[in-house]
Amino acid sequence: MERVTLQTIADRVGVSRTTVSNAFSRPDQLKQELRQRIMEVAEELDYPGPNPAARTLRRGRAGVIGVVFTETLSYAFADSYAVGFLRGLSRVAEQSGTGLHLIGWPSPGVAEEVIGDAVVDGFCLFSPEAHPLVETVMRRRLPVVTVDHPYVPGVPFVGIEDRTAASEAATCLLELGHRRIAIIAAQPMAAQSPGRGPEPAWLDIDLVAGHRFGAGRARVAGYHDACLKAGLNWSDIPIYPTTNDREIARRAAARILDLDPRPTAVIAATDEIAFGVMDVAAQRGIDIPGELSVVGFDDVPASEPAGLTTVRQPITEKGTTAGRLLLEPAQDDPAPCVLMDHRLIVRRTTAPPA
Amino acid sequence: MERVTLQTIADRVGVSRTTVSNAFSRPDQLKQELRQRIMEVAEELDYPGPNPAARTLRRGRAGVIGVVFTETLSYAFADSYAVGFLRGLSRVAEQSGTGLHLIGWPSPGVAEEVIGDAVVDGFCLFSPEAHPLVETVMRRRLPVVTVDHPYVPGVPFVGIEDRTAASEAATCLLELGHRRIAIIAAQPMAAQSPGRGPEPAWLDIDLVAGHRFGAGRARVAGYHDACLKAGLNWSDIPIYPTTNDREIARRAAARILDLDPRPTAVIAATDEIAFGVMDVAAQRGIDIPGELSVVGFDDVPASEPAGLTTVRQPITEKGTTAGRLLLEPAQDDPAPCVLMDHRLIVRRTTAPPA
DNA sequence: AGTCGCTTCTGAATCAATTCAGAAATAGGG
DNA sequence: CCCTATTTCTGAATTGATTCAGAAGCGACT
Repeated sequence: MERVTLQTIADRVGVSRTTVSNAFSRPDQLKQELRQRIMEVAEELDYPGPNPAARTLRRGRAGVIGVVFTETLSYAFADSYAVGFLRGLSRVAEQSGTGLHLIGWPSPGVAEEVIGDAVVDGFCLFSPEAHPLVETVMRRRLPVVTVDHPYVPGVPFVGIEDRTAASEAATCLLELGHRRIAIIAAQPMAAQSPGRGPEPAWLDIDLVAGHRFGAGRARVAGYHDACLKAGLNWSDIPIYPTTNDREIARRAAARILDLDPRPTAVIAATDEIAFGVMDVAAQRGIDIPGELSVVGFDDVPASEPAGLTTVRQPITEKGTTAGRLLLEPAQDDPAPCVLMDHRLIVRRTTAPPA
Repeated sequence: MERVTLQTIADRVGVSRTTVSNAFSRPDQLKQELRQRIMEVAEELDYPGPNPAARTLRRGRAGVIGVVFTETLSYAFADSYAVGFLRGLSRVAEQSGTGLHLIGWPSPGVAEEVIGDAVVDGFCLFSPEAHPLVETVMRRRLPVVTVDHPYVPGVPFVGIEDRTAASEAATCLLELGHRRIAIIAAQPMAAQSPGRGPEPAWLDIDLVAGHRFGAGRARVAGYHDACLKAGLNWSDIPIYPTTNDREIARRAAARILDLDPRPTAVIAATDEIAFGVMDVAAQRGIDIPGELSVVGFDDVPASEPAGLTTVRQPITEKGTTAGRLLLEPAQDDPAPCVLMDHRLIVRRTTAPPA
């Protein structure tokens, strides 16, 4: 049996292809009666509706935006920060009838192909750090908005002042009187040598600056700022990188809590990591905040019930903002660069050192 | 400036369009030297790569599968069950270089259009209950796998034995000796009269059966089975429907805890709802499990730390299974119908009544 | 009868690639 | 030098719709 197209129906009904097209896409352009007849024949032939690829090709718009993650998608779905962002983004997208095409980075090469083949009208690039996919996305020459990283002049951007915010988190602990502090940094998986540890250069503080190196490093820079200001010696402060994964973070936490003397406070670059610290502390019977203070970053939904002191950033609002930037006309001459507010939320995981 | 296409490049280099196409899609079909030259010209003209819509049209495959939710997408992203499912699905999808096109149901009509326009090779229909979108998806005549609901003969299906599992959850409480039990059912938003309460018919137990009416009702049926078997009078058991939302569930929980005499146990149709119950209990100083037992359903990630007794269903495995069913050849004569295992997990929210 | 204005329908061009059979060019062997 | 393979490249057909200018049909008005 032949494939059924508009033409098949047109021949059967005895009208032109155009008319059948109109029956589906512009019902007001033909008599109800004829439309009715066309629809009946379409039904009879089991026509699945106008081919979306052909339609998109001709129309020049897909009604879909691509959302590119620089990590695995399954990793993104395990990260409440990413999920919260998607919640916001999807809200504005679906209101305007726009679909979301999610693209992850399972292994070098695969995503590049998927990005090149994505039938979309624009991209939202969700990238905490520098990443090769950025270039791949840009090459499509479609509208793009970047989230968190990188800030590219001429490309709309949504982010927060990670460095400043991070220094506030650290300052909170320092002002409570903590002096033996350890840091757990959030490092993208891509920055790590496959399977093994972090790349040492990643933590080189001299290389860390503003938005140039992404949120993970900007936060480290912020911690650095605060420690310096408090008169601490940066090289005395143990700093462990880990991925943003509760399970993995526990390993870093274990090493920190093994230190002698044990730090009185831990700064975690994300809430997820902070939870890992709290897990290990609970397991070892270390009282929080009595014996150990912990501060996180992000304020994911689980942080409130957990009583975690952290820096709140407007996660879903980042999503809605990114969506609007992408979907609304917005012919601002200078591409919009939205720096959203953050705020330190003090809860129950921080107290003065014993 | 004209749009740059393969032809533009072909003219400029002085070769045929076919050759330029090969340069991008089949590098082995032409001399390295020529390919090099073509790529240089492409770069020079700022060619964004072969148009995905045209490519898809000609090739007949998109490399994308559509994931259809019968609720809002932003609602789905707030639901750890849905997110867990996506985590599993995305794992197998991205391994095979397949993108995910997410489609929600913001309001009647919008999703229908998006589904009709989706450039995809198949659909995964994630639907806890009967829903008009099912028909819309089926009409595309593409491969489909349904998750949880509905079971359509000839269409691959992934689910669990909701009714049996639910009766096990209820039995757990009954065997502990509870007799004053209340139920909070999970009702899809679509089943509710807009803005107001539930549709009464939804809870009519005589209408509830197996997979015909979706997971939410199947679970109620399971609770019913267990209560009957324990000799309770079904009409004595208060049952409140709510959406699967912690915040909304709190309202139902409040009403239940207002009852006099207060139930000694609450059966929640989902973990999210159970959390709502626990929130209200905590707020009122009602001790769990001392004064109140709670059992949930799903075993979402937050349930373990919360100590919630619940029925575990393999959430991410449902996703991977659905993905495989959709992506792998699988020319089984009878369409595969995978009923996954479930298991009651007893934790710290259940105890004998005081 | 002529003309104006509508509604309804059609034809041909267009969107941007891929595909496949076959032509041209090059290389290898006798 | 000729014949056969092999590599490299081309032309034309194909994919399935949308679009827009314009033709046909028809009633109303002058």
